[in-house]
Amino acid sequence: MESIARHFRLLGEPMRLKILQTVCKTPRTVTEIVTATGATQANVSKHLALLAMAGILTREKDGQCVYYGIKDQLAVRLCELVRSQLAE
Amino acid sequence: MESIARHFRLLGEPMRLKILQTVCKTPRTVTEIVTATGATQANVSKHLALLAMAGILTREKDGQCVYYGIKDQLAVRLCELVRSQLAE
DNA sequence: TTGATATATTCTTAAATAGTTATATGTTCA
DNA sequence: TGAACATATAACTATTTAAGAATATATCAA
Repeated sequence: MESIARHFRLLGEPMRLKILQTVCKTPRTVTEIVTATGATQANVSKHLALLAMAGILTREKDGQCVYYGIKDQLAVRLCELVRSQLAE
Repeated sequence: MESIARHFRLLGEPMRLKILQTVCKTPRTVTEIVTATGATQANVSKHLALLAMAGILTREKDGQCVYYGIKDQLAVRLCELVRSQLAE
């Protein structure tokens, strides 16, 4: 029960939803995500760490860049579900 | 985006998930929910108010009792989705 | 009415955490 | 090597909020 709640809590932050939206099509570097979301680099980095640790995002280092992408497709589906529900 | 996040945030509390679990089959009174969850009456009452205000629960008064039930079936489906995902 | 029961609300405290700033670590290239 | 760039982390502040305690409100029954 606690783990389900933790999962939802991670999706309960607008900034993290923005991040998910940014990487949902294809993996992006931290810098790309920073510019896409308009948040500070430190802030984005922390959110990314949380999402990756929870198994929602993948993390892949390439040179000096780090690519984050969707690992748990469920998270995206959940967002779409809620979005379509709210659209009604 | 903010409203999607708010929706998820509501599901991001173990106590509220317990409440949803308690009322997901049939509406229950506050007292029933209190005993089922083991929380205090004040605490349950506050969570119920939040869930009802968000349109996730219905609220129906009958005499001195108040029945809360599922209004937004999506919330239950989301919980089931995450639950089954975590079960893997 | 009075007392018992059911629910809601107010006030307070404690804990969690999002965001900022500054700095550290790591990588590439000249 | 050193400078520029990319990412992560640490320390701090401020905000949110869950929970508890006490009380208020409402309903029923004798």
